[in-house]
Amino acid sequence: MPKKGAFTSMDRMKDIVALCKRRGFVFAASDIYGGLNGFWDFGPLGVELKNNLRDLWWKAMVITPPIGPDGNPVEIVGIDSAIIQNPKTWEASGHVGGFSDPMVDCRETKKRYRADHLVVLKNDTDKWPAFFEDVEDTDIEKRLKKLGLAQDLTGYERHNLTEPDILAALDKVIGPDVDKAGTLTEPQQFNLMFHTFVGATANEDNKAYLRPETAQGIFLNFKNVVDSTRVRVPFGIAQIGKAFRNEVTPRNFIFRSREFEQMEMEWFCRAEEAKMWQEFWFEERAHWWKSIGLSSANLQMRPHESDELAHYAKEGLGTSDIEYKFPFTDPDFGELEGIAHRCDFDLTQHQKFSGQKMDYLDPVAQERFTPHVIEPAAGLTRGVLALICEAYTVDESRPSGVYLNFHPSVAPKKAAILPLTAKEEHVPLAQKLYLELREEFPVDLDIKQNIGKRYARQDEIGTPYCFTIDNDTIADQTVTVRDRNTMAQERIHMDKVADYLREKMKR
RNA sequence: GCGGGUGUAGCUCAGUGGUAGAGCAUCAGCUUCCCAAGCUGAGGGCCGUGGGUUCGAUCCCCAUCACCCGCUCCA
Repeated sequence: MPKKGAFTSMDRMKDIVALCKRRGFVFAASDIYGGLNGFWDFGPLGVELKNNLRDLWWKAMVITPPIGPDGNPVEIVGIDSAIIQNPKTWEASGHVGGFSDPMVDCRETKKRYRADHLVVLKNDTDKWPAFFEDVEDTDIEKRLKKLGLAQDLTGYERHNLTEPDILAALDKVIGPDVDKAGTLTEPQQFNLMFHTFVGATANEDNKAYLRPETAQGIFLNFKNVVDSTRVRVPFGIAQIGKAFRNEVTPRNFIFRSREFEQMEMEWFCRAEEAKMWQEFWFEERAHWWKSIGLSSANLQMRPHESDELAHYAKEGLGTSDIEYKFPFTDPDFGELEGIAHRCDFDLTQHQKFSGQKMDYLDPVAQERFTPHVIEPAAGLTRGVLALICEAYTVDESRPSGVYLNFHPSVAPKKAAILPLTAKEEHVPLAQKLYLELREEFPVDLDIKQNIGKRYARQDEIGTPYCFTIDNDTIADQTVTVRDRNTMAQERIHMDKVADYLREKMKR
């Protein structure tokens, strides 16, 4: 409910989370055991919303892909690859090497260091200063003087912080930015990939990973798709599915969770056309998010700075994000989708690691090359959150105090059928309409309680239309349509209700 | 991972060292021709979890888990 006084975006977010639980959109995973940090379950309405978003994406990509620059629809096919693949996949992709660094924290300064980048000067005292490995000897001597320690470097042994002898005596180590010993924590492995073991026994030989992105499943199947379908470059392969990342800090409701769902499309094209296609997809994707109800005011298009680019995008045109102004990021924005130029990094890597040819033979030009990739990668889970945040509308003039302003195409329930009273004459007509509509739309039939409560309930879950059966319905087969946003009513014939909804679903 | 805060019915919260309350919601019945209305009634919590102190703890202490805020991190 709306609060008095200063109503901050944090309050708004809390209200949204409360509504999500109260009405069955999102629950904490394993709630009865106290939950599990970074994991969430979708409830009855949440799964409908998520499926709607998922299906709209699939339709926009695979079923009715956009018209390309040549006036014809572009070519995109879908796949659904395994979550667990041969672990070499992740060595090739750069995920195994790239994110398993031991880190230490300084309790004093709260700074965090790569443990393998720190050098410790050990001697027979109990004060061992640590330095960044690339610090000049003259700077080391200066600091030793400041710390009141022996400045003769020959009196010290140099050890990496990760060596067992050093780790066993961390209380003697003086962190790089402090002047007393014992402020560094034990190194921690920050491997963002979940691992598991394939087969009954658990050991290093059968270690495998849960995919941290769906993209690699697409690259692994590049040849399969080229060989089994008639696609020709440029074309795309789309996939929707779960991905897993051991985020250091899952935060902000379902925005950063450890298990989440991605909608990724890898667009294979010639290197010289990469720029054109990146711009093309950027436009297309921004337009799509708007078409499902996100307002331009809450969307921002932002190119990545060079220092935040992923390893695969460093050489190319970079990445541009489509960002949404979530209540918890306001006035800033949070990433919804990134359109990256992955160059030929992935195919080249897999060719190197697998020994399989991953290049493409153009059948017309009879020319062999490794395609470049433009990747529009969207978060389905984040998309759901953006839709909910966008829809959440405070309106103190109505009984519910709030309603969810979903576009009809994403609303979990498209309509509710409400007999005005529970009397014998109204209920059968309502049931008849309900049985007819549910063949085509997810709809609710709600008979109990007074009409106001039922309207309020539908407002809160974002049902765009309520069809009410009253005494006039008995006489002339018309029903009232009550619009969620305006609360205005009009009468239409029962036979026209399906047409009415069908028309409203259009975007 | 660090620091601060929070954790009592579905929700929002109150409360006391002696085994817990309100409003709203939910459900049932009656009523009602249109916006959580009215009347009557019902269900629902052993106070996040596990220890400890105590004759006895929801309220005291410790640990743990989760969430929120800040920092850090973020393929």
